[in-house]
Amino acid sequence: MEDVDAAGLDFWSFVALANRRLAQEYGFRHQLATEVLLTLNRASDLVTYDLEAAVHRPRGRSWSAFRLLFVVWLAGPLEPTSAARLTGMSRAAVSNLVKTLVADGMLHRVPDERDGRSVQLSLTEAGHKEMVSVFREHNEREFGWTNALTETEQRILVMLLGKLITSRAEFGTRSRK
Amino acid sequence: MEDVDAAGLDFWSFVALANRRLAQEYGFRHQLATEVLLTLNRASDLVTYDLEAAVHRPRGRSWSAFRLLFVVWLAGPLEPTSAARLTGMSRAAVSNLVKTLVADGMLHRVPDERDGRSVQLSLTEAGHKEMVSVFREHNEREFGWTNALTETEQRILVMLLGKLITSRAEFGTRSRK
DNA sequence: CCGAGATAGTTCAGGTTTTGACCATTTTTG
DNA sequence: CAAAAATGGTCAAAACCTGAACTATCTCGG
Repeated sequence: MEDVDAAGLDFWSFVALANRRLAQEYGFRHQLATEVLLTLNRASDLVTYDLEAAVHRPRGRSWSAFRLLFVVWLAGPLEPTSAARLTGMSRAAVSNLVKTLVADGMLHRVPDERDGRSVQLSLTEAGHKEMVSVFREHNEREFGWTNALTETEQRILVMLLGKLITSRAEFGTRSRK
Repeated sequence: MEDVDAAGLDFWSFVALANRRLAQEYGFRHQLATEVLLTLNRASDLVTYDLEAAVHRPRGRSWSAFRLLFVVWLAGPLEPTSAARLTGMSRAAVSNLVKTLVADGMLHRVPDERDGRSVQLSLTEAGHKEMVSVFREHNEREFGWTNALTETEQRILVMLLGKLITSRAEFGTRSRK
C-alpha cells in the first residue's frame, strides 16, 4: 500500500499509479486494457470539450446540436431514426433536440409522404448557411488537434479505433436503442 | 450534390460520405482530421455506453460515480480539486456527486486539518469492498474490448492518443478548470 | 379485411452535469 | 497587519440524456 500525494498527480502519472496498484496490490490482470480505455476516454473528452467551448458554445449551440445538424447536413433529408443511428444519440434525444432546432429555424420537420408514421428532417436555408460557416471554424480547430500526428499516424489511429469498434459485435456488447 | 438514402447508411459509410461531400462540394481541406475525431468520439461513446450499461447501471451506479470512486480508490485520500482534475469533471460536478456518494455510504468526506477551506475524500469500507468487486467485472469487460487488438497495437494506440492529448497545450485549447 | 404485432416518433419524469454566482478561508502584498 | 487577491468548495438554475409509457401508423397472416 503506497502513499501518494494526489495533489501532485496529473492524468499520466495517475494512469501509471493505477497500473501499479491494480497489479501489485490487487492482482488484476488487464492493466493495458484499462490504460487503453482511460486514454481513449480522456482524449475524446478533451477534444470534445475544446471544440464545444471554442467553436460551438460561443455561437449558442451545444455539442449535440452540432452533431445532429452535421448529420442532417451531409446525409441529406432523413428520418429521426437514421439521425439517431448516425449521431449515436438515442431517438428520444434526437426528438427533444429537433424541437429546439426547429424553433430556432435551423431544421425543417415535415411528415413523410409515404409513411404516415415518419417525418423527414432537413436543414433550412439558415441552417445550411450556419453549418457551412461554423464548420469552417470547426474543421480548422480539428486540424489543430490532429496536426500533431503525421498523416500516416492518423490513418493508423483510425484503423486501430476501427478495429476496436468493429470487434464489439463479437461479445454481446450493449448499444443504444 | 449527390443523392443519398440515409436509411442505408451506417457509421462508416456516413464517414465516407461526409469525406466526399466536404471535399467535393464544399472544398474543405482537413477531411482526415474530421475522420480521426469522428472515429475517436464514436469509439469512446461505444465503450463508455457499454461499460455503463453492462457493469455499472445494473449495480445502481452511474458512469460518473464509477469514475470518481475509481480515482478516490487508487489516488488515496484527496481533495475535490484533485478528483476533478483526475476524472476530468468540473469541481461542481464532483461536489454534487460526492453528496450522493456520501449519502450512499461509499465515501468519507472530512475537513482538511491544515487548510480550513478544504476537505479530504476517501472510500468507506463499503466503498472499498464495492470497488474491488465491481472492478473485477469492469476489467474483464475492458479486456473484452481491447482484446481485438494485439498488445503492440494497443501500445501504439495509447502512444498515438497520448501524442494527441499532449499536443493540446500548443494551440490555446479550452479545458475545464 | 380484421386484428395482432411491429415500427416510427413523441412525451414525460428523473437523474446528471455544467455554468455562474456566491461564501469562506488562506495567502500575498503594500 | 490590514486589505486585496487567490483558492476551495457549494448552491441554484438550466440543459441534456435516458428509459418507460404512450400514440399513431403500417404489415401481414388467416
